[in-house]
Amino acid sequence: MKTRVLYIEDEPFLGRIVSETLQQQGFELRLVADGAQVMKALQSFHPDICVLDIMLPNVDGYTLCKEIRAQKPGLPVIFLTARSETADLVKGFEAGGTDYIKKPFSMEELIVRINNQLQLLSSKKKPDAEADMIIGKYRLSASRYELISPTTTHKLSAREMEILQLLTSGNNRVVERRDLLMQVWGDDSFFNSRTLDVYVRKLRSLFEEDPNIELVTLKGKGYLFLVK
Amino acid sequence: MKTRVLYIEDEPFLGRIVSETLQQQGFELRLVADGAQVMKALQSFHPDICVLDIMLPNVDGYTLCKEIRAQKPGLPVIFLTARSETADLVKGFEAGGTDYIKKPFSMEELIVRINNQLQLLSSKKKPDAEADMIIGKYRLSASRYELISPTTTHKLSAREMEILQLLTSGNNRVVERRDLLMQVWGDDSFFNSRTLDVYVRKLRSLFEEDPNIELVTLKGKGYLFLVK
DNA sequence: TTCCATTAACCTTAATTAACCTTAATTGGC
DNA sequence: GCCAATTAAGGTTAATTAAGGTTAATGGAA
Repeated sequence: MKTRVLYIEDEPFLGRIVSETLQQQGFELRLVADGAQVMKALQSFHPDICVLDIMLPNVDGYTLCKEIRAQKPGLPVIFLTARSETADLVKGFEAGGTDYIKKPFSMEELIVRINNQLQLLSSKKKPDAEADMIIGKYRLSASRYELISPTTTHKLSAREMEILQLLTSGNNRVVERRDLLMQVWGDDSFFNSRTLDVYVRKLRSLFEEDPNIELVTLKGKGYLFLVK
Repeated sequence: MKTRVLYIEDEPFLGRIVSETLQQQGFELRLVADGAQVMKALQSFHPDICVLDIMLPNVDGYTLCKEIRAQKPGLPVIFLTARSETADLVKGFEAGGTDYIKKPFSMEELIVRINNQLQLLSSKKKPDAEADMIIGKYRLSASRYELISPTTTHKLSAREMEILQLLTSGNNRVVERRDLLMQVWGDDSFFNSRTLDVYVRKLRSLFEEDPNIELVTLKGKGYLFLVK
């Protein structure tokens, strides 16, 4: 699946060059020219990373970055700027930026830094998927495809396992329904199918024994796997 | 506890300047002048982060970085280099570096980038166990999507939670209606819809139990969440 | 066959829209 | 400047629509 880059740039020429190069590199790109559209793009495009030019009309990049951070806490944001003053760089990181590139920059540098941010992120997302996991009074054995409760052992199918891992790996984080569908089926043709719901139902019934475990639906967003 | 920085630099003058400045900033520092000592320092000093000059006698920085990575997979490594060629930067990241600073650099930049790396690291260790918030005689659990009053616990929907957080996060500050609409729906097509008002109504009714809590409308401006 | 994944049909509830009401701002005549 | 008329902003409630839940049936591979 392609990595989605949200690129916020008001200068049309630079915007086009950079966008095209990134697309050639296999990124899926959304170019947005002013701050007002950014929040909308976050909702509809679901980027994996933002590249944000600081000099924008209307809103300044720092404020925009803070808003992005408020809405998507884990999303990497790379600042792009002509300003070379250290004070700006400091402001950039304070605003929640995760990297900062000074203009003029080479495309290689941008690509490498994008990949670096994504790698830092992914290494934090999956901390060994194979080890057993304790969930309330259950134990999940990923290698054996089993969910072991004090009274019984349930065999899980590949799909059940995959979905359960995605739901639980988020450590009390909302797992977006879209992401789930994309990760498991890698496709949007499932977006109006009920298949995922059937699995959710199954997982819920598996955890019924322990009232402290709850799989909460956040309509329009996703799911939240809670263990008290 | 102080943050431990392992700084690998062969040039004595630069090494001293940088070390002293970092120490003044409250870092605990170990300066090491050649590659051979690095592995030993990793064991004895237990650094939180490495700052690594690429131009070293005997070993080159990339190789060294790979060795560090092999031994301490999670440790951030910032490259420091006089070479401005993009190819070097690419090599740096390939070798497992997590950031790359070109000389000449300002001390502020180094400090800010060190702190940024540490923060990225810490945010990956604990994926946000967002602290509960006390609102009058209620407690808001953002991670569980619950508003807990002395008498009952209300489950909140994703939207309700999002709006309530925006309203309360501003510490008795006016939250502009426009901003709310943008943050939650990321769109201006909602500017003449009544949806937000319906949520405001809902939130007000949730807080009815405590007369000291008031969600004030400032017509033409926005809302003010007041706790007496 | 048996097990798993998917679809189908129908149900429930959150999110949004609609219709109508209330109140704060603005305006315009005096 | 004062005060009613007007209008735009927001409130309220109910109806609608769209997201998701539930259960059973179908279909396909081992």
